[in-house]
Amino acid sequence: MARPPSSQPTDVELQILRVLWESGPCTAREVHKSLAADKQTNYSTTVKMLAVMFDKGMVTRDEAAYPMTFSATVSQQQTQQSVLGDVIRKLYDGSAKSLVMQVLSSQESSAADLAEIRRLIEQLDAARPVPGDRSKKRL
Amino acid sequence: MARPPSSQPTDVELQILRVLWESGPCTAREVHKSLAADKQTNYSTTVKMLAVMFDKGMVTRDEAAYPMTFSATVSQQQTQQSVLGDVIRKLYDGSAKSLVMQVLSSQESSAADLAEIRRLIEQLDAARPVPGDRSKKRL
DNA sequence: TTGCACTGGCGAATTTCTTCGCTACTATAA
DNA sequence: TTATAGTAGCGAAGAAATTCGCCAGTGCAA
Repeated sequence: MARPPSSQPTDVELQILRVLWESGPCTAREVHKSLAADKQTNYSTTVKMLAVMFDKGMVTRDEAAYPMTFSATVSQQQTQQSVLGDVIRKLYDGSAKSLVMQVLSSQESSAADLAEIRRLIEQLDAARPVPGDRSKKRL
Repeated sequence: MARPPSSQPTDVELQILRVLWESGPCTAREVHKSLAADKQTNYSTTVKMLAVMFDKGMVTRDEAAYPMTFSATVSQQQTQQSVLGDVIRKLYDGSAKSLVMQVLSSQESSAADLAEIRRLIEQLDAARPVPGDRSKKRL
């Protein structure tokens, strides 16, 4: 009669991770300052959230330092890929292509962005010259 | 001292929405059958979730029919865009481009997929021939 | 040394999410 | 008409997420 713990970082956890990714190891106070810039929240809450995240293994602590500093144990890239993979699976039937096509058509990108993406595709094509490829890999 | 209701459909809600998107108006029994294919769950739970979603306005009911039929009030596309927009904002600093580039580099797409995406980009370029565009629109 | 401000741990409160048991109702078949 | 099976509403149970107050400890400044 329960709910499974979410496999992905929650919203607040993500906010904290972003601070750690940007600034590297931080004290609770520093994390709190960054958070408070966007959001009105109590210092105790930040400390608690860091403790929860520590229990979950999402951050490490350097207890030698005073005040303690916290670091993320997951990289931004890992997290992005994991979350995005979930979205692709749950909302795009596993098709990364569908997602990309939709983003490109709707979130109007600048010409410069499109050019950059196009260059990347050409690069990928060049790196993997498999004319008869039929794999249609999906995440 | 509370938690804000999530602005996006939860996992279970998403599973139900997917059934409704695929099959159109369904009875609770039909939704349940589809859900039970993937997941072990009780019929009562499905009925309750449909009620919750009805209260949230995520589905409508045709009460004239017996058994009642349920339909999604949000389209798959709307939902995809909304969820993805959230991800872009929360995880990619609002840059759709970053997301696309990362998906393309990591989730290895097939040559056919890449070709299709490339065609889309060319099409977009052609449709919006604004050489001096400096907008760099972001979601 | 003593006081003061900051640090961090703990538990409680509160809301959301998900699950299910129980029950009353509805339609159909016997 | 009556028994039977499926439908749907309700409330409670219980995990997860987020918030904060309170307190003991720690280090620095006067």
